[in-house]
Amino acid sequence: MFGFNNISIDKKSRFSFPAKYRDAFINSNENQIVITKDPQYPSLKVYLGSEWDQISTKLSSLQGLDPIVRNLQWTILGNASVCDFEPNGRMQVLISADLKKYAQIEEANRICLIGMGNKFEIWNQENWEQRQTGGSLATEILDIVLPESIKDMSF
Amino acid sequence: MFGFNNISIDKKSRFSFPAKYRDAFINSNENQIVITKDPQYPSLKVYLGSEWDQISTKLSSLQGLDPIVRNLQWTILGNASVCDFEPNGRMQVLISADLKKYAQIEEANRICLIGMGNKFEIWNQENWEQRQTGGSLATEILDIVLPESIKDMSF
DNA sequence: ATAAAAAAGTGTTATAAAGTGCGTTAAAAG
DNA sequence: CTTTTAACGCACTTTATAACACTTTTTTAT
Repeated sequence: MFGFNNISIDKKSRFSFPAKYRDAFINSNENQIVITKDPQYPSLKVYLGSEWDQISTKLSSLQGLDPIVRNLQWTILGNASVCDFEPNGRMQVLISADLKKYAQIEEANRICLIGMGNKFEIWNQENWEQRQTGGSLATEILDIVLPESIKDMSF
Repeated sequence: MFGFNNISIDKKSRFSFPAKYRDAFINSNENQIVITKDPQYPSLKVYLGSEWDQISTKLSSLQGLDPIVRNLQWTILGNASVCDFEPNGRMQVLISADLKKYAQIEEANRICLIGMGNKFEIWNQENWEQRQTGGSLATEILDIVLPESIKDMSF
């Protein structure tokens, strides 16, 4: 599941996945989608339920007394929104007010949904374009030395 | 059970879990919730009964002559408040005056309830925001070398 | 020690807000 | 031109919260 999509987001903060991904969703047998914050950029990550189970299990198990670990747990686990998802239906998903704010898409009626294989990203259009042309964003967050326990994880 | 929730806390210090967690509570067959202090930050931890049984058993069994262990035992075990909990009902929980004070939510009529998988955290809104944006809190407590016995525990 | 008063805790109801489902229209693709 | 997909709008359902009433516990005064 790859590629760039500029799609609409309605007044109730719902968007739907483009139909071209339907078969892939059906084949992967997913009935849940998880949206959460990206720890580095003002954007959102969208995981399939099964992917999320792996990531969240691993991340939860790490030693939470380490402040860097705890911060990642807060950001990723503490902001995750689990949505029921019907690959055969409209493939609609709701984005919470908080997550919209974080990704700077509060006012937007269009968003960028980028397929990255087994996950998606959601970006504000302008931020995405700026990133693609090499510009930097005001809100790049993570500039830290990662503890060993996290080095082998990919979010 | 994941994600951020800004919820109300009434005049009698009750809050209710958002309905989206109901199924998870029912499936996990819980009828008790335990609230206690977080040993690092001015916030509260909320455990499911079964989780609490494990954590408290493990923690009680540790060698209490180590002052760090002793402190953790005091903080976590000594402040725990066990509440009956009805997953089928309103899922309401009362927070004691002590715990409210510790989490700096004495005056608040809203709190942040953050789902971290198998547990929740409760924060004062301002403290939470400050933490998320990298700011530090006046009351960070734990800055110590952890004894081996605790390294494999995650609270 | 007892009764009255106050405080703390529990439960119910009503109303507004948020979320969901579905049909219709508009646009795009074949 | 037909079929599929995307977007919009409306109606319905569910959820959250504040207000109120009642019960139990604690405190105070006699």
